[in-house]
Amino acid sequence: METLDQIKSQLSQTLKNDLDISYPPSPELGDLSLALFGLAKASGKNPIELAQETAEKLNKSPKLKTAIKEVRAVGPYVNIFLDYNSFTPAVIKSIKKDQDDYGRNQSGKKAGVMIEYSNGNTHKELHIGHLRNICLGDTINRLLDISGHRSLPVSYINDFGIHVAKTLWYLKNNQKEYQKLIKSTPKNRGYLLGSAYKEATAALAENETAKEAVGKIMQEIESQKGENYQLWQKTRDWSIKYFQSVYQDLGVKFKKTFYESEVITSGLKTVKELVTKGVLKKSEGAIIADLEKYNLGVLPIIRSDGTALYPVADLALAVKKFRENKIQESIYVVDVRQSLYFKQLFKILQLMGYEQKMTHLAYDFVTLPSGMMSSRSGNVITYHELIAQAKELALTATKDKHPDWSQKKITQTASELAFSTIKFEMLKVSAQKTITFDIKEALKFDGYTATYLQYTHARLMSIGRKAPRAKSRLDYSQLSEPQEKHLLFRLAQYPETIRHAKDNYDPSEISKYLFELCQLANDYYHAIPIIKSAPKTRDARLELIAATRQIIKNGLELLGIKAINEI
RNA sequence: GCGCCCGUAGUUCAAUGGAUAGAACACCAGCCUUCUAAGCUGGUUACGUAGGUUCGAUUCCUACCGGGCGUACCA
Repeated sequence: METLDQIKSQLSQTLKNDLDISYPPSPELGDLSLALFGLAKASGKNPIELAQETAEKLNKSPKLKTAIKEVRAVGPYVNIFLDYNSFTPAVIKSIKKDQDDYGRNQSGKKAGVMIEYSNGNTHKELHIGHLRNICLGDTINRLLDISGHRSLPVSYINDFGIHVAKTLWYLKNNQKEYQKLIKSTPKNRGYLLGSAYKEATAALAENETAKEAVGKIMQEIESQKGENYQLWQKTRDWSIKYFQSVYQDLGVKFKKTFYESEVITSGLKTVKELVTKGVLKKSEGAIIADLEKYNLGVLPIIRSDGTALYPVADLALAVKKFRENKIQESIYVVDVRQSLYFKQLFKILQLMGYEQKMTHLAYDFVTLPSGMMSSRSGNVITYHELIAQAKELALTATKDKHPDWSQKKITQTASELAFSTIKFEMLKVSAQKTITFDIKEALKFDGYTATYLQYTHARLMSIGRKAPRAKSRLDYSQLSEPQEKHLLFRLAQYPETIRHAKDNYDPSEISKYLFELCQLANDYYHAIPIIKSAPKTRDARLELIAATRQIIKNGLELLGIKAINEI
């Protein structure tokens, strides 16, 4: 009784080489296949003859006798048919044994990995770009964890930039707006503050003289005293609370949160030291990192007027991360626009002597059909409005479908469905591709969507609830329909799917896998009766259904999506 | 100018260098006295261009065309 991984490793051992074991294009050809072109060339043999020899060898191997039913040479390919008498129980039993923990492995060997994501700016709104960042970071974190790493998810909040001073300037000059904020609920203040920032940039664009006032506010915040400093503390807190409520809604948990305001002082100190050491230097009145000889250009660190640029905080933060935590890798989930910046930052850190692995996990942006998002032009979908729309649509659909449900159940289900939908939209496209976000398309509930997966899960749950308890001794040989074999084989591929997704930092592989699994499950559901089949067959089918349900649940969990039992 | 990413069906996306390039949406035609029709079945349509490497290229390399991003004081 071997699982897929075990069978593959046995094949490699028997053949004594690292042949790529792949899957034939159609299941009628077999379960596994080997292409022998490469090997044939290396040994100077004809691939067709070599395929025949290999097939013969595998057919004779006593080690593979229980796992493999038949091996056929088809032209230059060797196609392998597994023996489902042993394969089926192996797969189902391993899923049944580990349940919610199925898929967990120790490949990470407890190596510490810090992953920084989310990275909101206080006083600004969260938009769908941030949502992609959070969903991606959260899933990678879950993948690190399930792969046996000691993962350390952290967020870094920029509470200190010029955007803060601008917002404060606006509030001071618009008491009405300020009072509106004071009076609103804690949960709403955060995004209302973001709208204030939008207003502020608009107002400042037409007001040249105000720039000086903004600069003064900035200085006052830095000096840590005075009226504006207090206003900063208060409004900063609104944003932070807002972020926390968003994380809670999304089910995202951080082990630590860093703030720019907390690292900036030590950053300035670090910069001074680095200038002395010659890692950084003065140029044209500014302090820069000259990385020309590494082909990485120049990175400005401190402006010629003496004020700090972004890298100051980032350097200090990196130092803090390495000093305070035993980590072997530090991952930054930040959009692709900052690829050069991170190469520069990592090079400086290397020059400072840090040897840990540093990874910039870059993802492409979320754009709208009308073009790039830009908060200045108002061409942006905020997190707040996206969730509101998703919830509303889900509520209507759920109400229509289940008029008999209680209000509470409808609201609860609709909310879960709404979060599933938007998260899945963020995670079904590979990270290096732009997401063209069409809100109407994205909030649909059919096709390649989270709802399809949830619906499939709910259907299978429903069968489980209605089915009588198994009485007979389980006989897996009852699962002989082609649909059953296809479904089972797909279940067996779950471990390698999550391994692959983790290695490539690519959640979309899991999304795709789950969708295809659900297609097979629905296909099965329609073609084969479960509950009404003969008891012995029924009991075996119910086992397959239960295993499928478990994998859907576990896969969704990795995407940060809670499987719904009834929709 | 230089660097990075992307060009696949009307649209949005898939495809470890391998067998007949797959889905979803949209459109058309069917399927509920059977386990949730938010489902299933069937139908139409595609690798930007030109070379090269290879037994074999959507995949690797080069050039070009088209789109996006970055490139010293934004973050």
